[in-house]
Amino acid sequence: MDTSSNEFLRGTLKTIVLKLLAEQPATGEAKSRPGRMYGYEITQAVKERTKGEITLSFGALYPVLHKLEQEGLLITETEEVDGRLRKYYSLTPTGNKAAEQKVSDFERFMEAMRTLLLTPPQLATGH
Amino acid sequence: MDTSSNEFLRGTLKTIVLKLLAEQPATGEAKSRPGRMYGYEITQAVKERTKGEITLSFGALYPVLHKLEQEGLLITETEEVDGRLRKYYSLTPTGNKAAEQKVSDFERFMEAMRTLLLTPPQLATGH
DNA sequence: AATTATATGTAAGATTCCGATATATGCAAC
DNA sequence: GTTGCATATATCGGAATCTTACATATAATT
Repeated sequence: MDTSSNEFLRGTLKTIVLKLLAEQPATGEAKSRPGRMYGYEITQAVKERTKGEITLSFGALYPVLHKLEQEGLLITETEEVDGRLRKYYSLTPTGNKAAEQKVSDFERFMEAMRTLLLTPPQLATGH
Repeated sequence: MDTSSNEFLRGTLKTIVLKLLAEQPATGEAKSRPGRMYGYEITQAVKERTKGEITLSFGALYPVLHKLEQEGLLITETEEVDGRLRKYYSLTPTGNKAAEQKVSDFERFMEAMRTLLLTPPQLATGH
């Protein structure tokens, strides 16, 4: 019964990941790198912030992360935490720009969708 | 160099088509069926109303139209106009409900995306 | 005569995503 | 003490979706 959501998710996954990383500004403390997140953390953050409306599957997330890394938008640091390996992802400068670009692209797209889906038909008369 | 848009279009095509047909309420005149549109007309309408921001390709549109027809959401009427065959699509009652459902699903999705992409990271204590 | 706009459609291929599966640790319950 | 759950990363097969290019055809314009 996963309601809708996943259907529209197509094409927005990269944007979500990039934006999440972009808005993690050095959580203070001893962490030197800004915007570090690991895969599992990303899925949890998305689930929590959207109140379960959007859920990222691992089968979709990890390939995207790997691809973004290949494209030079992310860099990884593997650390051992509690005896387990954890892989942190953070944005490169290029990735940061890509994040901003993607978000603004998506805003434009949403605006266009609004004119399609939420415009009453009578406004279509342009004279 | 296709400017963004198309990237996010994934998964929204059906919604767009259903909504366009749903909001065409018997354009008056002699037309008996409400919401009749043909494929080419749909692409033009989307292009015009989004000022070129969103462009549907025929290779994507026609398969979607055929599938929606198979699913019983659309019915077709083929007529000859100016010596050419033209295929009109209109919503069935089921298709009408599907249109409303899809649009409201998409609104929920957009709301979720807003909380992800447009939420200021003020929680991160900007000391 | 050639091009553009109109009009519908198919086929090959790439991309993207989901679900299942595999592996492995820490912890709480029982 | 082992079963199950949360944490954690990752791959694979398959399905769905979209793009590009192609095929066909008429009417109007140049």
